[in-house]
This record gives sequence, C-alpha cells and structure tokens, in this order.
Amino acid sequence: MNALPREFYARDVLEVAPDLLNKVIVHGERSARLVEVEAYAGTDDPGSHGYRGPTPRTEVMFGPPGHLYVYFTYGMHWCANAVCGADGTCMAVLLRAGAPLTGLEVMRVARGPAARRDRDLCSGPAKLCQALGIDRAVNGTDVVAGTGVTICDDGTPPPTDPGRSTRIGLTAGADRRWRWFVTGDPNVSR
DNA sequence: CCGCCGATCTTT
DNA sequence: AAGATCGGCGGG
Repeated sequence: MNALPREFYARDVLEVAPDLLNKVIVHGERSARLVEVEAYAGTDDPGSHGYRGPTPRTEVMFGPPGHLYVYFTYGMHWCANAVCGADGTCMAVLLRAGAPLTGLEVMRVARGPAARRDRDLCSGPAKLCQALGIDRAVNGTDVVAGTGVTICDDGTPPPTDPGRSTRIGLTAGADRRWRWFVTGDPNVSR
C-alpha cells in the first residue's frame, strides 16, 4: 500500500476532496478508509478558518500541500485536514469520517464506552481523530513521508458517483455543496 | 430513530 | 462570544 504522492495534493481542493474518498489513512497499527470529506478554500471561502488570512492556528493550511492541519474545537475535540493546493495558498480537505480497517481494539479503547458499534468509531471528524490518535502532536506533519500519519492508496478507486451535499455545521458559506461521501456507507456521519 | 442541550476552552 | 462536535437524555 503506497502513500499518495505530493502531486496528488498539489491541485485545487475541489478536485482533491472527492479523490480522497476510499483512500486509507494510517497511524501506526490503526487505519480507516475515508468515506466522507469536505473542501475548504481559504481566503475565498467564508466557511474556512483561513478566510481572514493566516494566523498561528491556521499557518499550516497556508503552507505546502500534503501536510496535516489539525485544529482543536468546542473545548474538547480535534479535527484533521489534508492541506492542498500550491504552497502559499490556503486549501484543505476536512477528513470527516472513515470505515475502520485495522487496529479496532486500540480504537475502541481510545474512543471509550460511547463507541458501542464499529460504526461509532470513526463516523465523524472528531471521532475519526480520537480513534486514530490524532491531536496537536501531529499538526503540520507530512502525510506523504510514510512516517507517522500517512494517507495511502490500496487500489480502491473513488466512487464513480459519490454522494454530495452542503457542508455540515457551518453558518458562513453553508450554501456551497462541498461535502462528498460514499453513498450508503454506514460510517458516514449523521 | 430523532431532537435538544450541556460540556469545555481556544481563538478572535 | 462563537465555534468545520459529540454524547446523553427524553420523547415518539
């Protein structure tokens, strides 16, 4: 299973986001197949953390593609994005949900008693990070290098006709249909 | 299954 | 003061 090359990410986020469906995110022995993503397009996008320009929090999104932008929200949750586009631009794909593949025992411990079923492990952006052990420690790390958090291609193609909708949980920029998901997958968030 | 509410703290 | 969320609880 090969890490996706840097060029994969060095494109417009609206091309990269649907292409990330069915790719595999790996962290140590834990892995999950991505089934739900959202695109965020920086300074043109009122829904993006980067809308008002770079800050200490968002500087990773303005950097080179193929890195992880991890942010903390609601006082308790981590969420992860794959940074896209050219260095200096601000584009990222929020990794919203995955189908657990390996390391399910470790994921269950990490997620705690709320995760009764397998589909409770990775079926949301903060659940995915908690299950995979993604937090501040891996913000800015390279997902191409093959060390640490890596996004891989195991040969499964993206769906030819993915589900599509507006993004979830936004007030600003809520009208853009920049969410893609694997239709019918039980791990897609609600 | 659905909807509401509180938790908790960083960022602006 | 609000936020790219989640889990528990109550009702249908």
